[in-house]
Amino acid sequence: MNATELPPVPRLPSRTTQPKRRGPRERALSRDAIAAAALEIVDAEGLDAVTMRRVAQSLGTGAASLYQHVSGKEELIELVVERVIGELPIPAEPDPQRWQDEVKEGLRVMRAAIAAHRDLARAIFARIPLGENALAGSEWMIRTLPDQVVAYACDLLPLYVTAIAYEQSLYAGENVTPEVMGEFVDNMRRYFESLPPERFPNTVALAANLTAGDDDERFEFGLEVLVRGLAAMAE
Amino acid sequence: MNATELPPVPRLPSRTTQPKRRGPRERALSRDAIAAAALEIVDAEGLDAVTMRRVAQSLGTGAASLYQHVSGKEELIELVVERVIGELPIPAEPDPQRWQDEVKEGLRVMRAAIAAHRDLARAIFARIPLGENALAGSEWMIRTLPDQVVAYACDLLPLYVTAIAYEQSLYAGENVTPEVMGEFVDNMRRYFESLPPERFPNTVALAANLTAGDDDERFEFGLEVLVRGLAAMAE
DNA sequence: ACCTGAACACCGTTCAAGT
DNA sequence: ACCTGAACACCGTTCAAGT
Repeated sequence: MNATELPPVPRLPSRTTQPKRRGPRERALSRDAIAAAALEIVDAEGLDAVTMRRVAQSLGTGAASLYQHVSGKEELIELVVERVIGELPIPAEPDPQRWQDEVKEGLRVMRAAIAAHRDLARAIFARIPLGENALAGSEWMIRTLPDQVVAYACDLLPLYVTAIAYEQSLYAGENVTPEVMGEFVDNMRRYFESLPPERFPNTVALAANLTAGDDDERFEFGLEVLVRGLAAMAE
Repeated sequence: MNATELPPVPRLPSRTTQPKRRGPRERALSRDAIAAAALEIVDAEGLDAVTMRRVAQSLGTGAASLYQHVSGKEELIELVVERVIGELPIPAEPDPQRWQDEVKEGLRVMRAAIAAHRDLARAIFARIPLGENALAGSEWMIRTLPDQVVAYACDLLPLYVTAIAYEQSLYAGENVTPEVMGEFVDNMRRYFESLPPERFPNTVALAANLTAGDDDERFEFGLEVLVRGLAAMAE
């Protein structure tokens, strides 16, 4: 898939479970097949449905067999995350004049790719992706951002995207329909409105505003704030 | 503790496990005692050490007894989160001229309170706190922010604080010393430096910058970006 | 009536026994 | 040598049997 072999990813001691290298012989079970099966389960049933037993079952084996290819569940999830990051199209060469639009567009694409996999965002957020697909992404980001802010912004922007994707996918693992979700938001508004106004005057007054706007609008708002803030710091 | 009774918090149907109301009689086991015990375990051993069995044990009972006061683990964790949010001092009346500094200071305090409890940030991030302590916090935030951005910023700012607190506490549950953490960052820098420069020229070149700065600096950077971005959108 | 030991239905992971 | 059934040490939650 790639030309050169990358050096081993650095790991914290507590997570230094190295993948058991598979032998030379071809086998039906492979890291790739395992990751694919796990991702299918994420899409169909949510992240919590991914158990070693469940993945093994959908591959026609027992859980113990997975440990031939993967050091444990932690690494299995990492493979799934890398796979999804690999689905991202890498944008074209940047035009420094247009960095603000390019950053926004790139992050939109990233969010969409994550949101396409139910509540996988939770798994992405809980780790620092360092596989080559993730590296390609940060390579793009470094190219695109102004020099003055690039170092920290490379952390901040993916943090925002994964955090909001996580937050907005909180109930995606469970089978919550849009109608149920809409009703939940209504209940939230009524809850704010019904609070004692002497203690929470602002929350009561702004109840409608606080619960307005869909996920896309909220994402775009944060994007705008971040890019404008970075622009302000870059000048 | 508070004067008026709040209306019941709205819940998604999937989480509609109502707390079993305790009877009038005084008991040794109480929701408060359970939350306190759980928080102690978080501080001492990390969030993952909080199991129903473990909490019950430290209270001198069996796990089943907790279900008299708490609908399940989900609610138990919610109690712990509310308790920690309650530790936050609510800032004084705002001065509209100084909202940028006030917001920054308020969020710094919030981060510090969260970070004081190991990896509890993960639990805070995974839910939308709606208890009265959380409401007092958003009441303050609404008061402090300029009208033009208040609705969405009330989501965005806590999202940032809890997300970065979560990220920076990722290994706080495990027993990772500062030395080990420093070594990890060094390994990360060397990893970036050792990447093939023809594929990742920017990452290699910026390896030192990308891994520079401690958690405080990164937090402050994001704070500055957000506040400046909000200021730009407010005018 | 309240409380709780024991059981149930799950986990991730290991390992000895199979081929 | 590779593979895997069964076991181990855990979970959260339930419930019947106790007091």
